[in-house]
Amino acid sequence: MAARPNAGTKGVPRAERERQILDVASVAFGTHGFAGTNVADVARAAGISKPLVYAYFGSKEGLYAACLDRAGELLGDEIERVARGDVVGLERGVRTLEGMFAVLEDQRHVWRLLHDRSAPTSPEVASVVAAHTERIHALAHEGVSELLALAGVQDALDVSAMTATWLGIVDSLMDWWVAHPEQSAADMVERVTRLVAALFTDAAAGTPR
Amino acid sequence: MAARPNAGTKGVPRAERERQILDVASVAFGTHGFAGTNVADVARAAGISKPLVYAYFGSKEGLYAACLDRAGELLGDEIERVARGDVVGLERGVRTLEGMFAVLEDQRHVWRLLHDRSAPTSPEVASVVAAHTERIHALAHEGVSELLALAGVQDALDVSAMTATWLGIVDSLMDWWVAHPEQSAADMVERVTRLVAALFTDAAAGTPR
DNA sequence: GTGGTAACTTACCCGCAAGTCATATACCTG
DNA sequence: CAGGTATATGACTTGCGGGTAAGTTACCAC
Repeated sequence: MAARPNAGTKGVPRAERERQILDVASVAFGTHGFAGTNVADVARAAGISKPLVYAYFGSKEGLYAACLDRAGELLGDEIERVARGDVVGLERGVRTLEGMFAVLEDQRHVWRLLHDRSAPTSPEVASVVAAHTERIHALAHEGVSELLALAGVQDALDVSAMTATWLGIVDSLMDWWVAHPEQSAADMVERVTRLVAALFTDAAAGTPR
Repeated sequence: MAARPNAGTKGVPRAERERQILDVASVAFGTHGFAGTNVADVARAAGISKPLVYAYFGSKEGLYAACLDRAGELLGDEIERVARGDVVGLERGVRTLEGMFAVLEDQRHVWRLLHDRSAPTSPEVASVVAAHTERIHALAHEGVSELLALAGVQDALDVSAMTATWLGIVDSLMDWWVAHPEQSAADMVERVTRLVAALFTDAAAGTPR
């Protein structure tokens, strides 16, 4: 029946379809946020119909949680891998960024999933968010603590604020990367290395007060 | 008539009402984003009814644009004030933050309005967003250029990426401040000054590669 | 073949929030 | 007081988008 283009084709196996949908949905959620994304658009972009999305993920929140879960694990694992190495201080920061760039080269928007302000507050989703953000935050806190300890800063609130700032730096670099698709991961690593070197060796010239 | 609590009271003059509504709406938009905010809630929180909001601002987008306009002008003016001073380099960054903290002490969420990913893309709103973000971005770019020039970095993309990072730093500090309401503006300035001093004098110990 | 199941669709329901209409009270002015 | 205007509201319409029901096609096992 011509009216139903793809109806009844045996089609793609479940696992693969789920991956496809998650890919598309991650872009959408990462770009427009949870509240700004609609499921019908995701389905259309994935080349399937809306009910199929629901068949696989149950609800919009379920879909979001699944995206988040995949993203959180990917990022968390990579950050942890670097953390378990033996680098410390600024070097650890740069190496972590290097890992992020490598892992996210083909899915740059994914980082944003973790920082969605319009995410639903339902306990089901919140717990998934919390699990991953807490893990990443803990690793960031660890790295920042080390760095600041080297510089003689111990105050807990100082470390807390600096951790937030570090995450913000990652965030903004990812955003910039999204806006500059022609830049490769390697380009980004070079750029960051260059900037860090410039700022932390020469720029002390302008140290305030 | 008891059924209409406030109906028909001559009520508050227009200008003052508009200010009240903008105050409430800015909190809502800044907290939940554009897509996550609903007008009825804003009206209720402002102690008035929904049609009045529409009478004053025409639409949800109009309300959002008005919030943005006020915020953008407030922030832009303050940033520009610091920029027109004679400080450069890191000092200028710290002074700019000082200005932000002072101006936003009682409305910390406002900064987020400028960075709302769920903001509508209609030309009407987009132009207002663009006007303010471009102004602020240009000022940030100017400051970052100066700073990097002192450190010997000239590359346009490096400056661009660093500008984005700087804005991300401001962003994350504002977020942290929102999460720590007991911290005064003065506390924040001290904290930032302390961290900058620590990072840019001692931390070169950990300079990478 | 026939029955079972997995992959998929069209067509619908329905609630919520954006936006509107008709109306009411208060104040001012002549 | 009559009439105009500014401030306000309760009750409504409407559309968008989350979610569902029921059916269709293909493959597989026997």
